[in-house]
Amino acid sequence: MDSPAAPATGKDERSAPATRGGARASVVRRHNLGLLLECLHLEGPASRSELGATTGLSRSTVADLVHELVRSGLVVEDGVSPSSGPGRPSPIVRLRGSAAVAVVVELGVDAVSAAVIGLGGDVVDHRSVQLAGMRVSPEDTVRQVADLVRGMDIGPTHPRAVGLGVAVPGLVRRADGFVHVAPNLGWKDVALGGLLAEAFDVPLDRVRVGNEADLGAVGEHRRGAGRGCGHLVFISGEVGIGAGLIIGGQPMLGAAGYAGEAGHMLVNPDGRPCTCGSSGCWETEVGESALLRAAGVRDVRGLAAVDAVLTRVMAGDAAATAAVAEIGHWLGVGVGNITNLLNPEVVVLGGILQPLFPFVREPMLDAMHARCLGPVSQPVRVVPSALGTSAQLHGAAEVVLASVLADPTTR
Amino acid sequence: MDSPAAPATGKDERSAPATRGGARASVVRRHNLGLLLECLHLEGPASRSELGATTGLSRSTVADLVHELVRSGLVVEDGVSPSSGPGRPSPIVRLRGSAAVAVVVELGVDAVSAAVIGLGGDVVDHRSVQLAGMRVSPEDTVRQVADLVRGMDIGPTHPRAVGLGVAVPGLVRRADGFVHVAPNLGWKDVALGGLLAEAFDVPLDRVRVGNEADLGAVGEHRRGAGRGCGHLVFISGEVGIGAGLIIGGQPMLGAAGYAGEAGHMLVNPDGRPCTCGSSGCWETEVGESALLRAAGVRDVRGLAAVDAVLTRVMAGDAAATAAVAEIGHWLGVGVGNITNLLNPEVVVLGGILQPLFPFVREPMLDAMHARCLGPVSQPVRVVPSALGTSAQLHGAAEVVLASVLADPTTR
DNA sequence: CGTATTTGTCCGAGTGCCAAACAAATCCAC
DNA sequence: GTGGATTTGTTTGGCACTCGGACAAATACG
Repeated sequence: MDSPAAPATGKDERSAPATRGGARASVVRRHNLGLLLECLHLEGPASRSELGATTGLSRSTVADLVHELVRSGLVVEDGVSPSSGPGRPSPIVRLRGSAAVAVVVELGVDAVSAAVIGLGGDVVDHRSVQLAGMRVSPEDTVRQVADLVRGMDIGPTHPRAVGLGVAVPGLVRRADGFVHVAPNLGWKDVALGGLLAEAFDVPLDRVRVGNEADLGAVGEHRRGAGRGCGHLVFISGEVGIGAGLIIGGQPMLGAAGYAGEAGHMLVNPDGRPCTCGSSGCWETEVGESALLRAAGVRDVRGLAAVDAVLTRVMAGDAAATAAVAEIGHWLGVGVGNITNLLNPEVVVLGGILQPLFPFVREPMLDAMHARCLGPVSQPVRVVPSALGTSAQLHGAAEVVLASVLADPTTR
Repeated sequence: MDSPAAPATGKDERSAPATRGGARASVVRRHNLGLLLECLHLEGPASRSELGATTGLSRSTVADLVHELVRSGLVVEDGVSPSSGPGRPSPIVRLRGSAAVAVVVELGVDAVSAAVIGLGGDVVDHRSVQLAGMRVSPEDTVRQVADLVRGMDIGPTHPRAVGLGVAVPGLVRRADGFVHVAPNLGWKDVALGGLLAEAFDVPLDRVRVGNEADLGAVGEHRRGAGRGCGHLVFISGEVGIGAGLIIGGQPMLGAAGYAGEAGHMLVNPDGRPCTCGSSGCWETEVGESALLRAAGVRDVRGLAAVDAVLTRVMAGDAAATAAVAEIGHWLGVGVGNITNLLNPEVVVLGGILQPLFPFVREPMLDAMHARCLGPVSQPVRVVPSALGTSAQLHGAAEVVLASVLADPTTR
């Protein structure tokens, strides 16, 4: 009973269409087709009878729907159930993973990754390049992405490619992939969607650009540590801190698509000045640079530097241990603030916070519980990312493939 | 294309039913009936042809649906359109306001209000009593509510009453109306829903208890300053501070129903200790007592005391003016934090913040914009409550009447 | 007063789901 | 083995709902 895919209006991607919601019989069909597909997409192959049980649809209807999906090539029926119990065996319905794929890209601060991900979350291909470290112009980045993608068997123009999904660490307007600002790339007002559409010669509406944390949240929600949960918060800790929200099972992007900009939440009473002009911001206290600064590391950056600090912690280095504990404390204050406001079911910590997790866990939970009322914070699970650096890629794929799930008939 | 009404499961009122979502033709019917009813409920009487235009349904279908609603007594057709243009005039469809009503109650810190509100938001009756000022036990409160409600023509057992809605300033579990804690009432672990169901002799599922800020948000979203907007935040400033969230047009209650507990968000680096054990909490800096303390008022409390401060401000009193500006500053910090996280379309300030609004506007916006990235905070409208003290009552009525709108056939 | 326009009403058709009856395929007991 | 019990696919007829078109009714306007 999800809403159908809303068209990408500039304003709000969850709003209703102009002429709101008179429903005819065909929307039921679309809905049920999508439902079946989504079951298979999220939970893997299933027998026809299982599909009937989980959807509540009758045998005749399931048969009819499956036949249509088989005809359209999205699904195959092969093999039979692993013979459990008496009764006629039910044929297994399985997504043809390659029937619809998304080409996805993640623009990181020090690497660019690309992948081809099919229905069901199959990673068909995956590759990445490290960047030299210097900031790269949008045009050069697009060229780099094009090279990377062209190295893969399936590109955005491939007949089975549904679209191109891109994760960017910045403020993005989803409608057309316009990047307002991406501080850690040094970008400002970049029409990234248009540039990519041009570079790959695909229409603009096949290119979906999204904020890296928003897409990470989708990834963890659909394929990671928050599968099936209704309310999820994904905290993406990199150079900056961003949050991605899943509310009521749906990505929550805010009125203009800028929800989750949690990095400039005030957390530290005596905090350092932030690049935003304010001070005591969350990302000043919890990001990569905060950790390295607190641990006394200079000159080095990136995941390797973070790993080095963790090695020192494990070796018993007092300064590094204190640094990590401090990060954990401020992390907990922020997570507590967010928990108070949103009462999520799961908080997933991604980016550099994932490897940090076991070390920051205690101080984080202490700070969090100090700021949250018992019944609010008690049942909230705070867990590390399950997908690690792939969360954003999977999220981008989900966003691109969502159009297929929402309306399987058009393809 | 909204989801059908989810049953009030204990866990999450927005989650899907157990056997998720196979749709049959009858759900289309229910959907369309509800759609029509909701149009009339939110936008008042409309001609049949207007209904057809806004829903996109055909004339035949609208006719059929309207006939069914007339038969069930929810709607009447009377009069004709105010003759604009040529063509056959279309009969006006109008909700029978009294066909379904909600009996609603607000438990304030120093007053109890009750009302009878019908479809379309008609306030049929409304009365309230001031409390002596001392804290009242749950049992006494229930007696007081019973007396107040029995004075009205329509009670919860009236055949046209759909249910009883109650707004409480505390942490409430919606499923059964259990109040975990209501600091400003001095309550802890009160089975309010059960007590009220018993007192009025109605089944428990007819009693909907909700947090005061959550219901205020619903009220302002449906009938107040945030009509029709997708993402709204309602800040309820009383003794404590609470937030109510509307996300994607739907109330957002969180995984366990405790979303919006924003009062203990950290805002003031050098803040005072809070009753929660932490310090620098939002409600310590922005609530009623913060204002009165800052303005040098002692011994007096309540709305009257707040009004007295505002009178002093208008008279040019420097201390009062500074106090209000300080409140405005911290209010802005908190609103900025929330805006960064949720990117709402509208922030509605209710409770004592409504009368304060014109005086705190400037410092609030300054502090808010200092903490928000330009494109995020720029288009966010911050406005005072339009319904004032009635927001919660209207919100409670909407929650109760939602069952009728979701499934008009059962009544 | 006639025409254009808009809308209600009626009827047939289309779509999609379901229930029931039947057939097929498995397990299990004897 | 063989015959029930059980589960599931398949087919058919029926039902609920919506839509489009034809026609009638009610208005405005020249």
